[in-house]
Amino acid sequence: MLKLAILGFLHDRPLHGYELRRHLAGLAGHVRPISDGTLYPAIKRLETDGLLVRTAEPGAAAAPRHTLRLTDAGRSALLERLRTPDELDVSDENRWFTVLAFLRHLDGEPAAQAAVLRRRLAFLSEPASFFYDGDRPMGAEDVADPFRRGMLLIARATTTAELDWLRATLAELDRAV
Amino acid sequence: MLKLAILGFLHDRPLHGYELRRHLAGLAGHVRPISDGTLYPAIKRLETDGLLVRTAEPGAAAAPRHTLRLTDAGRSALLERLRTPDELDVSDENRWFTVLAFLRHLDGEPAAQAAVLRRRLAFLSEPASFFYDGDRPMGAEDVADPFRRGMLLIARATTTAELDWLRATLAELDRAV
DNA sequence: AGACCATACCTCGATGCCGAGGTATAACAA
DNA sequence: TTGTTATACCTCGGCATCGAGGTATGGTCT
Repeated sequence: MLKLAILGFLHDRPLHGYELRRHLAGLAGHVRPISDGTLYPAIKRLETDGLLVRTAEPGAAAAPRHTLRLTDAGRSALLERLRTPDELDVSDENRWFTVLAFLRHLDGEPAAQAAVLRRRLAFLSEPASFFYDGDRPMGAEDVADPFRRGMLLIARATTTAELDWLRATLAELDRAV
Repeated sequence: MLKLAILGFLHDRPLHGYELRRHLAGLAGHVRPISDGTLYPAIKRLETDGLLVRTAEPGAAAAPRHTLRLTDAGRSALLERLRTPDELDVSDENRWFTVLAFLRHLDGEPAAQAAVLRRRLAFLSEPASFFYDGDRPMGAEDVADPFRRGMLLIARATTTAELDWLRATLAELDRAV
């Protein structure tokens, strides 16, 4: 998820680590802040894999910065990841939102974008709950506990809103194909 | 989060590992399945910490089961965790939902339940976005990219639904105090 | 000149989690 | 009888992440 986000932000323009940190903090930091000790090793991994290059720029504002730039390999790794997200990218909301944040990078491929949205649509269309009566998913009406009922109400509102948006956006994308 | 969920389920009644696994799969498995290799070490940790005890019950259905039972220490650890969830429990939706799933275990303490809900209310009331124009959070109207606009629309729908539910439930709890 | 802060990067140990593997029992079908 | 499936538990290597720590530079205030 962090890897995807780093590649996604760098696709727009080269950044140095500190800037990247602030972008990441905006995207997910409100919910789950990422720490230095996570970011810098992740950058190093991406560099080792040849997905980005670092160039030192001595004394711009304070300490020497390392500008991070996506390589061609990095660019295609990003696009490939966006075209074929794994199951967790589709089901876990935090990961899914990371995919959504950068899906526009597939801008020449409306059919590929639509395919990704359709996977999310399929996932959200499966009957699911947090609690089960045997095999039957329980709805908010079946639950007496007010807190669990809240969970189900909130989840339903989210799903409804997302399905509406998915269907509208898919219709638009299909017109563009 | 796993720890909290295990303690929460065992508070209702003793379970063996396999049953626990199915309960956990219901609660979060749709979104993010937990694996054997995560569950059993977690159980062992809780046993080492004295929060639960295991008693072998030979050959109930198939292989010998280990029934898991909460100790008094386990029970109070659960209640304490529910009374004072950490910041991540409040901000991260997956963790927050785990708290909600078991908040009823604080059933004699409506004021404590209300205090927890109020922390979530405060979190949701902070102005936040995924994208920023300088320091100003950007709304769906400010974003041209349809995918990023979707993120903001969905997030707004969720927040609205949750705020409605929070306020209604807090009003009820306050009447009970 | 000295103190202090924001910027910028990095390391390291501990932890939690995953996935792939393994073992064993009982029920049921071919 | 043999194979298969469901139940039930466990181990181990590897990896991502966290948090607490550290280093260094340049600008600002006094």
